[in-house]
Amino acid sequence: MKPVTARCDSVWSVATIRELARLCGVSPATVSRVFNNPEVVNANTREQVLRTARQIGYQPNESARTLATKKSFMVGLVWDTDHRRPGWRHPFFQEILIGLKTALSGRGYHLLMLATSGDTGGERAEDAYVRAVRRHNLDGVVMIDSGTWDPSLRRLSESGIPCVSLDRPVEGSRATYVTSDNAGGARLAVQHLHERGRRAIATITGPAHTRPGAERLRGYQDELSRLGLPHRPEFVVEGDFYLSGGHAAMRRLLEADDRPDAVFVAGDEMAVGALRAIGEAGLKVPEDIALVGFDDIEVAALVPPGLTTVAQDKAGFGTAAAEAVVSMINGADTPPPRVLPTTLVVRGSSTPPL
Amino acid sequence: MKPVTARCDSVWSVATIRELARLCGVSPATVSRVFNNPEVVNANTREQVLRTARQIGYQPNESARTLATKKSFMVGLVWDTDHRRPGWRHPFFQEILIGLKTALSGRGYHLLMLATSGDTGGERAEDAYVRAVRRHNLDGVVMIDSGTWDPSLRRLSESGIPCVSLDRPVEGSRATYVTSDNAGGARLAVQHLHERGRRAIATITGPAHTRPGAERLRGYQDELSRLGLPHRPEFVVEGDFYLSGGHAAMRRLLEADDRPDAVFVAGDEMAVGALRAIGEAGLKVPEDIALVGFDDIEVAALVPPGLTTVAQDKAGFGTAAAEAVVSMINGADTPPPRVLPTTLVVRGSSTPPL
DNA sequence: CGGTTGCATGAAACCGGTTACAGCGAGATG
DNA sequence: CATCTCGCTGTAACCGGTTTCATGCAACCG
Repeated sequence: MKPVTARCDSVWSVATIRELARLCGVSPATVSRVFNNPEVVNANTREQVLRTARQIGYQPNESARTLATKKSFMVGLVWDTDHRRPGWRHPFFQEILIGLKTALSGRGYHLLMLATSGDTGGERAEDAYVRAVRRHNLDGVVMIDSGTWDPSLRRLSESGIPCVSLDRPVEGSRATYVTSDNAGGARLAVQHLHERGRRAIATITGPAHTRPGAERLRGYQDELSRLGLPHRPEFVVEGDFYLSGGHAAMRRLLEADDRPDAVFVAGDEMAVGALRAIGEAGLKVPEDIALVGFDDIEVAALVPPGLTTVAQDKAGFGTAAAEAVVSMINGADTPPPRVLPTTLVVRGSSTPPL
Repeated sequence: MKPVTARCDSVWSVATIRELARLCGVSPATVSRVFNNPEVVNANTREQVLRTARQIGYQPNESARTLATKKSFMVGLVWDTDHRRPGWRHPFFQEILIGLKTALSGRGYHLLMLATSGDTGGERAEDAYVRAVRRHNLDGVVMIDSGTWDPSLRRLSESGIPCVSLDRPVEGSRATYVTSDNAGGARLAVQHLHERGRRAIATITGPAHTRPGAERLRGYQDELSRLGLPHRPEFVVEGDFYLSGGHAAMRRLLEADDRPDAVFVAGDEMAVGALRAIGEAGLKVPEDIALVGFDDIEVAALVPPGLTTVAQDKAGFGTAAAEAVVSMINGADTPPPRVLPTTLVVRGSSTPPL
C-alpha cells in the first residue's frame, strides 16, 4: 500500500468518491456502501476503504447526498424575528434554542435558521418557510411561537413535513407540539400563596390569545375554585409578557379600592415590572404584596428580594422537540403533544409567610 | 396557453426544471437562465417561464444547485455550546445571534448552526467544524468566542474559507473579526466616575486571557494615567464574567483596609454580583460605592438602583459580521477588523454625584 | 456434475440543477 | 449575394453522491 502524500494530508483536499474508489481499486458503489451499508461489504475491502478515506481526508459531499437521497439531515428553525415585535427578545428563547441545538446535534442533525425577509418577490412572499423547506429538502421543522401565527405557518404544519411547535397546538398529520404544564404551574403558584396566608390573590395574565396566557389564567381560576376563594373580575388584569405591561397592570391593580395581598404574575418579565410598580407605590414585597412569577428566567434570581416563580424546563423543551421531530423523521407515528412539568422555585418575594 | 391544473396549484408539487421546461416548450438551460441570468433570455420567453413557474409553484432544488455551483448560500455558525461551560448562556449572545441572523437573511443567506457533538468517531473528532464546512459547501463561517479556543478553530480560520470571528482576533487570509471598542468603553467608564467625584476607582476585570477582558483593563489603566490617578495593584481583581465571579471579586475589594469609592466592573453580570456583595456588606450604591458595568444586558436596567454601564452595539455585531462575511464571499478583499463604538448609559449606580 | 444459493462487487442510470459550446435565424455589411 | 455579427436557444457533459440490477464466483446440494 503506497502511502498517500502531498496535499492529501490536508484537511482540505477535495477528494470525491470516485477518486477514493480509484485509489482503493474498487468501484464508487462499493465505497458508498462502506459508509452507508457497511455490513454488506467484505471486511477487508471495508477496512482498506476506511483507512484510505482517513488518509486522504475524504468527506462526502452532503449536497450530492441530499440530492440523491432527499434526506438533508437538517431541521429548519422557524423563528420569526420580526423587528417590529419584541417577542423574540424574550430571554426565555435563548435557553430553548441552545437545548434544541444540542439535542439535535446529538442526533446527527443540523439546525438551519431560516431566512424570511430575504427575497420577498411574488404574491406568495409569505410562504418563505414553505419554500425554504422544499428547496433545501429539510427533514423537519421546529416552530417557535413568538406571538403571531400567520397562515403560512399553518400551511407549513399541514404540508406533511415533520413539524414540532413550541407552546402552541398545531394542525397537521405529522405535526405535534411541546408545552409546559401552564395550568398546573399556575395552580402551584396560587396554592403556594394560599399556604403563605394570602387570600386576596390577583393575577396579571399573558395576552389572552396566546396559549400560555390562556392556560395560566385557567390554572389560576381553577385553583381559586378549589380553595374556595372568590373570583373577583377586578383581580384579573391582562399584560403582554413584557416589563412595561407588567408595570402597567400592577398599577391598575393598585388603583383599586381594595388591593390584593398577593399577585400571581404569568411571566417573570412582567413580574419585574410589577415589582417596580409596587416599589413606586411605596409598598413592600413581600410584606404588603407577595408575588409569584412564571418562567424562572435569569433575572428572577437577581432582582431583590428574589422572585418566587414557576420554573419551566427550558432545556427540556429543546430536548423534547428534538426527540419528537427526529422520531417523526425516522418514520415513527406522530407523537402526542408533550406537556413538561413545572416546578415552584421559592424566593424572597413570597417569604416569609404572613 | 392551457391553464395548469390539479396538484400543480399546491405549494407542494415537486416540479423539476425539466418539467417546467417541457411545459414551456423550452430547454432546461433556458429555464435555468431565466433565474440566474435573466437578461440574456428573450423577454417573452422569460415572462412565460416565470408565469408558468409561478403557476406550478416551481422551486429550484438547492442541493442540486449547490452541487453544480459549489455555492450553498449558507453561513455556518460556530458556537461551542458545551454543557460543561456556562459561556454560551450569557444573555449577551442572544441579541448578537438575532442581529446576525437578520442581517444574513437580508443578504440572502441562511445560518446553519453546526452540530459538534454529533459523530465523534476517529482521531480527528475535533475537526467537526472543518468537516461540516466542506461537506455542506458552506460559503463562510461566523465564530462566536465562548471562552475556549481550541486548535480546530484555528485550522478553520486558516483554511481559507471566509471567516468572521466575534470579539477575538483570528489568523487566516480570509479571516477578520468584529469587536467593540473595549478600551474606549472602559475609559468612558473611568472618566465618568472621575467626573462624579470619585478618586479611588477599582476594577473587576474579565479573565486576562480573553480579549475583552484584557482590553477593558487596558482602557481602565490608560484612563487612570490620563487623569493622573495612582495605579493601585490591590484595586485590580480578576473576575470571570459571571455573577459569582463578580460577587467574589467585590468581596475581595471590600476586605482591603482601604476600600474604593467606585468600581469599574468589566461585565454587567459580574456587576450584579458586585451589587449583591456590596449590599451584603451593609453598604449602599451609589452612596458608598459607585458602580459602572459593561455590556448593557437586559438586567442592567432592571436591577435597583439601575446599573450605569458601557453599552455594546449588540445588533451591530451581527450586522457587521454579516457584512464582512458576505463581502468576502462575494470576492472582496478581506476587510480590516471592525471596532464598534461603545456608549455610556447612565443609571442609578453612579448618580447622583458625590 | 448441473443447478441453486448467496455473497461481494461493478456498470450505469439517476437525483436536479448549471454551463461550455455549438447552432440557428435575422439583420447588417462589403 | 456571401459573410459577419449578434441575440437567443438547445445539446450534452458535469457536479458527487446513491441505488437498482446484473454478474462473477465460491460453496453447497442432490
